[in-house]
Amino acid sequence: MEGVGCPKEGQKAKKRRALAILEALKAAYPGAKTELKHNSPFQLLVATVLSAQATDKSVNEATPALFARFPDAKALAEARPEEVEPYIRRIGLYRTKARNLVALAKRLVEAHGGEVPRDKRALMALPGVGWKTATVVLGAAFGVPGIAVDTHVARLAQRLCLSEAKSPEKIGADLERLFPKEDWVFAHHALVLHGRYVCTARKPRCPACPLAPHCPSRREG
DNA sequence: ATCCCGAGGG
DNA sequence: CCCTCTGGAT
Repeated sequence: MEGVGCPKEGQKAKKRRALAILEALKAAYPGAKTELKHNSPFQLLVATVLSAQATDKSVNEATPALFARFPDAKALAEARPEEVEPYIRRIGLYRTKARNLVALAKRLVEAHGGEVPRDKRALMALPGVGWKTATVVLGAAFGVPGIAVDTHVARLAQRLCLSEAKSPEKIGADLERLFPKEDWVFAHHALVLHGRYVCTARKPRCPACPLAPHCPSRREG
């Protein structure tokens, strides 16, 4: 599938193909945005941290009760990790995430007035927040342009032969070179949705894929 | 490279 | 059973 290597293609043709893919994504996923439930940048940050190696569905089943008990950074900062664990146990990686979230909330209160900083380095300095989570929160909460690369975006970039890089940061840089800046945040969300529902890891639904005409890895069935 | 980790799909 | 899920820290 994606391991067979991409056909040789000039940069110009590749960029044209990327723009065709972008148009198809706009048609298929108009107004694509995060599916994580949240009512504030803080809640989006928490939900995004929880979403690491977990499904959005499982996160959305846990966060309503979690946010009812700990609605903001101040409330979460005063909790102990063991108090948080029961709310997120079913998500997986729950001990690490509970510990990170409490430490994260403390740092928000102590260093950022309880608010989510709009700065990538400040976000990445928070426990449990790496490049991907920081890029997602900046884009979804504050409209800062950027293409975060998660498992879905990485897989699709490879299958679509839009990047042959391996690290998320390099894949993101490749995609940002191919798409107009004003479409970066949309492209991220649309690629995630497409990866989740159509171009799945195990059994991609190529016959139903609107990107198939532009995809070197497409298969019949 | 390895660990963290539960739940759902195939 | 094995693989995957909007990764991050060590």
